[in-house]
Amino acid sequence: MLDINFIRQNSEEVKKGVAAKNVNPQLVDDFLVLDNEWRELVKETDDLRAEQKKLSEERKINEAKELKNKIQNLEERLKQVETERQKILYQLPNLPLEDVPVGKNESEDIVLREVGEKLSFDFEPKDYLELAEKLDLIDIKRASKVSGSRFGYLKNQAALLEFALIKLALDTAAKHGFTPIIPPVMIKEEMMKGMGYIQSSMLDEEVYFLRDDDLVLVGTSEQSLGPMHSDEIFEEKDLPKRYVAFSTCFRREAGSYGKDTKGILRVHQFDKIEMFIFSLPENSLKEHLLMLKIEEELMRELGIPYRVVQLCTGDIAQPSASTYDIEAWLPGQNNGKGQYRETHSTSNCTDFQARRLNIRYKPLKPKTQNLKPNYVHTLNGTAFAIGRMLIAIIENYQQKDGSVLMPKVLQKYLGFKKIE
RNA sequence: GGAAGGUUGGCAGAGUGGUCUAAUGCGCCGCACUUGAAAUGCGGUUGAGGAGAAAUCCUCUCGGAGGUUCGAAUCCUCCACCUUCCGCCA
Repeated sequence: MLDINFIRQNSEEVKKGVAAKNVNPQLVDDFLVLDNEWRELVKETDDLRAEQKKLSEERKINEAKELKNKIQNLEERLKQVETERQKILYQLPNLPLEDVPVGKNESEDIVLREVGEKLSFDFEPKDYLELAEKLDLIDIKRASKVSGSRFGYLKNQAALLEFALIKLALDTAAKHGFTPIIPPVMIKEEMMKGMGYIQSSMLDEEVYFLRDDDLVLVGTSEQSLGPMHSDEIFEEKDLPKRYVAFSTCFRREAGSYGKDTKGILRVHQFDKIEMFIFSLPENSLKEHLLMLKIEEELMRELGIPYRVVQLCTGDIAQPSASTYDIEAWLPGQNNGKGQYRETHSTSNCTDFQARRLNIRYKPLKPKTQNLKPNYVHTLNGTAFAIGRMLIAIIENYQQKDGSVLMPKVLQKYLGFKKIE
């Protein structure tokens, strides 16, 4: 949610930002019209209420009675206008930061750097699924028998690899002051909305809804971590608050029929280690870069070639003001020619989520000033999306004989060096 | 799933229809006293919204949403959460 005062005072700037994110800027004007009407109605009802209160205290019961009806009518109108205004406000996306490249879609994203050496194989690199099925690591066929499409069983060393990756991610994040946490994966619908991920229609398309219990399954633990501190006020000295969470993630993938249907690249259920930070506003750029740094550190430690992509305005999600993706090099894709695929994403959501969730901090105040609580900034970033990391490891570490070496950094967690 | 009890400001805790603009205590902040501290005294201490150039004024906020009433922390309805007991289960 954007700052109402900011919209009032900087409508042109807001329109520009909204348009850059592919949302109709007309919404801003619609909002301002309703906001004006709302303010007039608030003034009118507040004044009448004050008068009625006075009459009531003076026991002028009949006069107060008359006012009561008037107020009730006004309140009804006020509520309507307020609802309309709120609806538009929730549709407005977070504004992109200044350094975010303007663009329509992913084709205008900017590759910042490529890191790591792509191995040249003296054989044709295979697709991870072919390798994994031979080594009995992934079973898609039985998963589809049991659960339908877009599911998979991870077996044998693949299952062990998941735990090794989890441990590596937790250990690395711990070095940077992250608190490990396992959050609920079922949350209230309103919390999901607070995170800016549900615009009314999206609920049915992307999110699993447990209608009997009014709960939704999270698509990422970010949705469970942000609301954790809703309606709370941090002390400035307690910020930044950094969490690293393990959770299963659930996605309906309704909008991606026919896309990536093979294997475990895009599935309805996968496990992910996610970082989440509550930060002082003035430090959120720094915290964002810290998460990107950790993501790159993890990729380098695993020895997987990757590139860092800065998403353009049209490609970043509704609540985000700035997003970087990391795409891992997958040599077995694209018929053995190789392809970059997204494995990590980190976003600075500035105060967009915090405002809606009402998460603030009390500034350390110089004695003379009495500063009010202010909204924190929230940031999120992938440490490991397990399925996609398995793919990257298997394809990059495959051997001519179909076996797969293990990245050195994982060997101490695994107790074996090779899958064959 | 069944039964009972509860939810009040940073915390504890009073308050069962009209100065509740919520007692009292603790904590916290400021000031005074003091060499300094403690103790003591005085004052302040939820949050949000609106009007105004400002001083300031007004409205809302006692778990949430409705309702009754001229008037609700207080009465009614529904919901959420917490505690205890029973049942079931990891």
